[in-house]
Amino acid sequence: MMLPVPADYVLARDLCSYGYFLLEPNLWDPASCVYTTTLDLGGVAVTLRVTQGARGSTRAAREGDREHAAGGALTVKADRPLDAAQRRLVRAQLSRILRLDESVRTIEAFHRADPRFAASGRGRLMRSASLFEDVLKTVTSCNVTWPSTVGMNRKLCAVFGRRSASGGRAFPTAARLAAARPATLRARCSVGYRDARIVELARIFNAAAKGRRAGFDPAAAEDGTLTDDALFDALIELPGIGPYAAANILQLLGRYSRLPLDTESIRHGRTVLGYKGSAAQVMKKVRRHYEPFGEHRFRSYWFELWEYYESKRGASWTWERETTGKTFTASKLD
DNA sequence: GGTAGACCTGGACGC
DNA sequence: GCGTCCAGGTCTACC
Repeated sequence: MMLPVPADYVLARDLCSYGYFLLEPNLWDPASCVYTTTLDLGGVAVTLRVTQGARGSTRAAREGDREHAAGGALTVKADRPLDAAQRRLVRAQLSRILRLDESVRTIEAFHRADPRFAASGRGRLMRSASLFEDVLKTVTSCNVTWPSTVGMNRKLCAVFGRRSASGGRAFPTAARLAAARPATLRARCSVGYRDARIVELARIFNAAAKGRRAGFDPAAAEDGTLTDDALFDALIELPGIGPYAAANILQLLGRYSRLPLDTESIRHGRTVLGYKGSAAQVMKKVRRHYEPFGEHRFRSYWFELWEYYESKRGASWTWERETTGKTFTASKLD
């Protein structure tokens, strides 16, 4: 099937814009510029192969040539025949992952606030097929080094993910993890002390999907009716979600006003921004540094960080999941 | 309201 | 091959 995209959309640039593109079930192949993922459509899993036309080439993206890089509609090939309802689900989930809801106008608004990224056209941040997956990917990235995050997501898919016709594994649904035993998660997915928190999160999302009140409303979190502050307060009540994780989930929901600051931010403050002092002092200065970008401050922060990674490891679309993709953050950079 | 210590895993390192 | 140390955000108990 064909999937229409905003006029400025570049698959290589806009998919390889956030670390989750390196986590299963996602796979970006730098050699062929093919994005492969497996989605759970409820009862059946499908592995998809997503490509963009020649105009959306990595070469044009690499050279920051926006006019020629914008490559038109995506071609999506599934590993099994899909009925109309399944095709709608595929479109919805892919649109969420690729941020196709971010129009040219919203990206231009970011570039007006921070013109440094107008030439490259950066503005969209890749995310997951569902809010539940985004929450779990955030939880599995807390208090661990990146290779452990990669491992946990691989094992979660392998153990609990539905299998597609071609052997791909989707990310596990809330229903599947809600029924899991914490001890199994710990033993087979190496999630450590996150085991009970993950099951609890799954039960909350699963209950909400079945229309039961669960203290957190994923639909309200997605529909844009809550203020950023109200959404943050709701997220931080979830098990395993602290200030960093809540702020990160906010950006995954398209709210860029808060900064998920962590040890990586302190490194960035010292190494790139040249700040000195204790960790708390550097953190405060980093926060102040991004104040002028207002409601866009996360994107300014993130793409600054991302450019630093690319200066060390090459353009992100050239990273392979099993090699460069495991070494691109924090202490691994030097 | 602020802070110390426990929670786990995997990688690096020394022997 | 084994033991030790370290990185990493959240949670709880305590002051």
